[in-house]
Order: sequence, then structure tokens, then C-alpha cells
Amino acid sequence: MNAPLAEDRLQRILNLLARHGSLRTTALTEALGVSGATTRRDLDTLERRGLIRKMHGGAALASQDQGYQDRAALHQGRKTDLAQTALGLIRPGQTVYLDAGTTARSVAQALRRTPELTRTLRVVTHGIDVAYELNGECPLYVVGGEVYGSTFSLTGPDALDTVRRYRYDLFLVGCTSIDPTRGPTNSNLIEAQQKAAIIAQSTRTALIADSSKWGPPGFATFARFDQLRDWVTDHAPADARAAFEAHGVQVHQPQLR
Amino acid sequence: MNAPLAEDRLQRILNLLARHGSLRTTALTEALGVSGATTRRDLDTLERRGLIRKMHGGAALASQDQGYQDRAALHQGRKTDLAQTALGLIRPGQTVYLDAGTTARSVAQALRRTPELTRTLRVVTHGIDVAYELNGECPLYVVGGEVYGSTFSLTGPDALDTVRRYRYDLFLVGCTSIDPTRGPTNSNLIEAQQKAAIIAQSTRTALIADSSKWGPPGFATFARFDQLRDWVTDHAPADARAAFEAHGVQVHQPQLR
DNA sequence: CGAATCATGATTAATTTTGAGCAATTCAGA
DNA sequence: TCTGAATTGCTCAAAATTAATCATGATTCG
Repeated sequence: MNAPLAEDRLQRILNLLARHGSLRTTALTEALGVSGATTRRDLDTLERRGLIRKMHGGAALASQDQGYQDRAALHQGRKTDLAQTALGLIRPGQTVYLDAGTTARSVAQALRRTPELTRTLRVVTHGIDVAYELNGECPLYVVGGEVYGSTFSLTGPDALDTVRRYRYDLFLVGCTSIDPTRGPTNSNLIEAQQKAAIIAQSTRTALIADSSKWGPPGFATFARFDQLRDWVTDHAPADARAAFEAHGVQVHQPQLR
Repeated sequence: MNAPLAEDRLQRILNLLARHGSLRTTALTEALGVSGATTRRDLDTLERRGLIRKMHGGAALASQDQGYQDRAALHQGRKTDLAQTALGLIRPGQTVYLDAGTTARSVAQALRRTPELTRTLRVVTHGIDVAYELNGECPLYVVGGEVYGSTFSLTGPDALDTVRRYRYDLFLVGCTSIDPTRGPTNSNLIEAQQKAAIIAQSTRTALIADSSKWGPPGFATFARFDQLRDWVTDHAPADARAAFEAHGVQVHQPQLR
């Protein structure tokens, strides 16, 4: 008998989701004729590939292809929770280095919503969009350099130079992916170099990366696990959590809902 | 049967609020068919994501991002003409230093509308908003420094240092006011100092300032008239034009339609 | 052929969501 | 300012959902 292969089943899930927008796990289980465990595993892999968004009770398509802009809002919601959790690491009066990138940007937006804390900070960044968000909220320092197109991030020799001239209490860093054996990586070499330099100047470094970053090997490693003090994520798979905690990294997740 | 997911309920709340502006918690509870406790919890998470504002008895949509767009809309019409005229001074392949401030920002927007020219340029700036506008349009260099609150502008010793390390073909500079006898002025001393430093590194400097700037005495002078090569304005009163041309400054105005 | 790997299903423990009850707070009218 | 009603925040327990572990059969590879 030629039972449907796993890939076919995945495709079927995508089709069902495309038709219905979002579905409960139980509904999918019934439709596919497999066990709930398998359905959930399938949803895991689809989420790893960035094709869907899992939530308690079911899943929805990740791309906003069907004109449902709420998918973007869902994705945004997760990032917001992540950002909010990251705020918990910040103490009043600190000098915080905020990375560039969409994750850092959502942290900046979260900061703007808590002006009591933000006013007491000094924030340093090389992200144009981050600076834009935080303008006027607190003492703000922007590293100079060449703008690297898609990420709104300032890099280059000048940026490295500047970064090395100061010290930071806390570095909130993002990444492209997390290599289970080598640590967080970035697809751009120059940015990775810059992150490494900032880590060297920081008392404490916290990695902010959602669970989809775990697994796929990246290009340039910019930190060993033991250089991190915290990992802020939406969700920590068991193996990931173990890898981090084995190096003494504290794992933080959104608590309330 | 496919019961709606929690996230879908959140989206529904947003849709309802978008239609009605604000709603009582009891009305929402009834509309959603869940308990009051759940409704209140949902409102909590939406507020934590910064999407709504909760108040006693109900909730409303959070005002979206107005600080940004208000400023941009200000003086839009005239500034656009001014910016378009300024583009006439730029030659393909040049390295252009673009000032910070609302005037420079509208020049950046004009540049974005003429990608054929912009692609050939290298732009340097210390304006966060300018960089934000031009991101991805051309090689872009941003000077590092401390953000000076309201103007999105990067200043300070690092900025001065960096500025002095390079040379620019054309400096498009704005100002707070033009003192008829002493030249263009800025209300902020540090910014004035920076402008002066950029002028020293530039082959050609063009002042962009609408006619309302003419007359009122300002605070810190950053250039003498004879250091300018061009004045781009919406309208040049006779005495102003005379003052500029007496020092060999060319005056540019938008051509009347 | 045998060992190792993988996908799957079942079981159990942990987590999340939800609704209800109760005290504290806020609001509106006298 | 006082009072009563409405609203909110909180804790707790029940139900649903998910994660982790293990056993089983299929498949792959040496």
C-alpha cells in the first residue's frame, strides 16, 4: 500500500489552512486521519519552515497571502510578547545596547510604551529604525557607519571603531539563526563582526530570538553559548533549552499568556 | 466543528473596535460569546501589545503612530517644491551631504521619487529620518553621535570627528533663520558647529531655506554668505536676493507653473 | 542479514485556557 | 462627601491542549 508520504500530508495541511484561514488541531487530526501527536509534529515542522504560525489550540498560515492582514498582526503579537519579556532584563539607569533588525525594533516599540523605565536609560544602537522609534524617549546614541540595505543597520570600520570606545551594561542582540553546536549566527559577516565587538564591551549579553531560529545552521558565528547570559524566546524546545542551560544561560519566556 | 481560536478572537476584538471606535466590556463579552473574565484577559493582552487602550468600562483602539506622520504632513506643499528645486543642483555620481531636519527630509523624499539619479549618488547624513527615508535607495552613510531630541539629528564629538574624515561634493544645508547681515543661523550651538565643519569639508554648499527664514535674527551663525554657492528658496524678497547675490551666491526658485 | 534510524501512535505529565466566586476599586448621582 | 451599583483584579478548579517519553513497526544503510 502506498500510504501518503509525510510531505504530502504537510501540503494538505497548507491547503486546508489556505481554505479556512485557521484551524484547530483536533479538526486537522480528524481531517488527516492520523494521531494528534503526528499532527502536532507536522505543525512543528511547518512552523520551522516559516510557513505557518502555531498557537494554542491550532494554527494559521504565516503569510498574509489571502488578504488577511491579521496574520501579520499575529506574527507581530508574538514579537511584541518577546520584546516585552526582554524588557524584564533591563534595570533603570543602565546603558543598553540595542541591536538592529526587526526584533530589536519591536523591543524599541515596547520601550516606547514604558516611558518610566525608558527615561532612565541611555540607549546605544546601530539600527536606524530603532533610533527612529526611540527618538526623544531617552538619551540616545547612534553608531555611525554605512547603511546595510535591508536591515536598516549601520556597519563598517567607523561603526566598529565607535562601538569599541564605550562600555555597555546590557546588550540585547538578535540573530539570523542558532546553530545547536556553535551558537548564534548571522548571515552577514560584517554584522557578525560588529556583534562580537559589542559583546566584548558589554557586561551582560542577552540573545533575543524566537524559536524558529533554532536549528538551521547559519553562516557567521558571533558568540559562543558561554558568552551569553540570557536567552529570550517565545518558546524553548527541550533540546534548545538544554543546550543553553548547559552553558549557564538563563532562558526567559513570556509568562502571561 | 471548528471553534474559533483565541488569536482569532483577539483579531475580532480589533475589528469590532475599528468599526465602533470604542466599546464597553459588557458589549464585547456579549458579542464574543465568552465570559467577562476572558474578555478582560483578551483586552489585557491587546493592551500589552500596544494595540488598544483600556479604560474603566471598556476599551478603544490605540492612536496609531501619529507623532511621526503629523510632523511629516506639516508644510508639505511648499517644501516639496523647494526640495524638487534642490535636486537640480545634484549631479550624478556625486557624494552629497544631506543635513538633518524637516527640510532635508523632504529632499530625501524627493530623491526617493527619482531613483535614476539617486542610485548613482553616495549620500551622507546625520539625520535619522533622512536615513530612514533613503534606506536602500543608494549607498548611504550615517554619521554617529548623540540624538538631539526633536530634530532627529545626530551630534556630538563623535559626529564632528567622523564628519571631518571625509569630503563631500555638495552639502545641502538647512537653517533656523537667516540673519540679513551675518548669514544663516541655527538655534542649537552644537548643530551649528557641525554644519560649519561639514561646510569646511565640502566643495560646494547650498542653503535650502524658505522665505520665512529671512529676517529674524538667530542664535549661532554657522556660515558666512560667501561660503555659500547657492540658495534654494520658494521665494526671494528683493533685499534678500540682493544680499545673497552681493556675495556671489546663486539664487534658485521653483519655476512657476 | 543485522543494526541503526525514522515515523508513528499511545501514555502520562505539564501547561494553558477558561469560567466562577469574591474582595477591592471606580464611577455616578444625591 | 457619601452610598450603591458596576467594574475590575485576583485566586481557584475544571477542561482542553500540548510536550515529553517510550514502544512498535517500517525503512535505510553498511
